[in-house]
Amino acid sequence: MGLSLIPPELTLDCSISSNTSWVPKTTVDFLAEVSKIQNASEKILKLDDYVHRLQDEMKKIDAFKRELPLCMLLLNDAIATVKEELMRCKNSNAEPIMEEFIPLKEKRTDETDEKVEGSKENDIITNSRDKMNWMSSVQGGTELSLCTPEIKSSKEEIYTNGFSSKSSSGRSGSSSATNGQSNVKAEQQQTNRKQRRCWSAELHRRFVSALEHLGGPQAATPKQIRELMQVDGLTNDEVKSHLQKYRLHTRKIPPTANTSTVQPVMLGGLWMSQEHCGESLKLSSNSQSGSPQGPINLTGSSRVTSMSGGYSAEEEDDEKSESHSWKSQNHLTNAEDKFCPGRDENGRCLLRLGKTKHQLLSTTRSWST
DNA sequence: GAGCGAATAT
DNA sequence: AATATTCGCT
Repeated sequence: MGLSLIPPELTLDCSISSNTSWVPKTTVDFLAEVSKIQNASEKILKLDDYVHRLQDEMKKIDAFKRELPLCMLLLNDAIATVKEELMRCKNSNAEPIMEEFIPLKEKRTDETDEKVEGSKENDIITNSRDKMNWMSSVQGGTELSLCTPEIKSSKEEIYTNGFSSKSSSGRSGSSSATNGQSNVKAEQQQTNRKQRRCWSAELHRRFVSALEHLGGPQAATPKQIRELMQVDGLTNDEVKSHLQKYRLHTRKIPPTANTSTVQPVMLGGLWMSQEHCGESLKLSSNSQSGSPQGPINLTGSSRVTSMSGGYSAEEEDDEKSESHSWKSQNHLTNAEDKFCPGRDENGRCLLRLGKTKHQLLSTTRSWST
């Protein structure tokens, strides 16, 4: 444990396996192998050869560095590491042999040269923005992204099994020892993107039900909703995101509000169409077994057709006026009182009024669209 | 720092 | 289109 710099699955073995006798599994393996060599010249030869092959490899994928940022990173890392070792050897025995490699440098005008001594950071930096670019984009990539599948699967387990309640943050990393290569480790921290929360029909029903209790989508806040939903593993952010979308749909006023009946079903259909998606919903304790959601009039009665674009009519009772006024709100700020009936205590509504001009503008813009 | 809403990214 | 993430704010 902990010896290898790079986890086996990330190794360069595939790129190295050219036609040589030995095929190291990892750069570390290679270095270990080389270190056994007594003859300095031979050692340097090996190292140099390895570097060249890595660099050749690098050239090959250079065109795809955008698509293969991790490969680039790994190669860079490996090259830098091996070069360091190479320099160490050369320095320790100033042999004529060195000259043999000098011309090689010219060949590899790519990057990695003397800088190697300095450390690969220099190397990277000197590669200019372009490289920085993909490096940064990779930031958090490397191990991470390669590990992603694992993370995902483990997460899926979590979701399906219903264990770990709030362990959803997903920033899990490999605890494996990434000693010296701190950059590699640090990088892996980011790209981790949470696994998508699939809002199944059941989940959405709970969501809507919660909204009802909280006075409609405009009044309800993510946290409240989440608490009401009582769904294990559901996060505020997820609810928030879902709520945002829900509100958008709800507010969306069909342009020129066709007096002709707007087909409400379609939008709702979109929402419900996800039923097949993971039903891994695990309700926490309560799980109102009976028919808690029963009362939810998803189909609504008569007015479903009206403005909201067809989302369950539930909030219409409460926010009926609201959806109307969403438009006018642009002009009449005082109308806001109507929109957030229960929110006074939080000052939510008032806060909204406090938005900067810029914010208001942008908000208005989105509404108009 | 927690929550929120809007904007933006994926 | 549906989610996730980021940003500015309170």
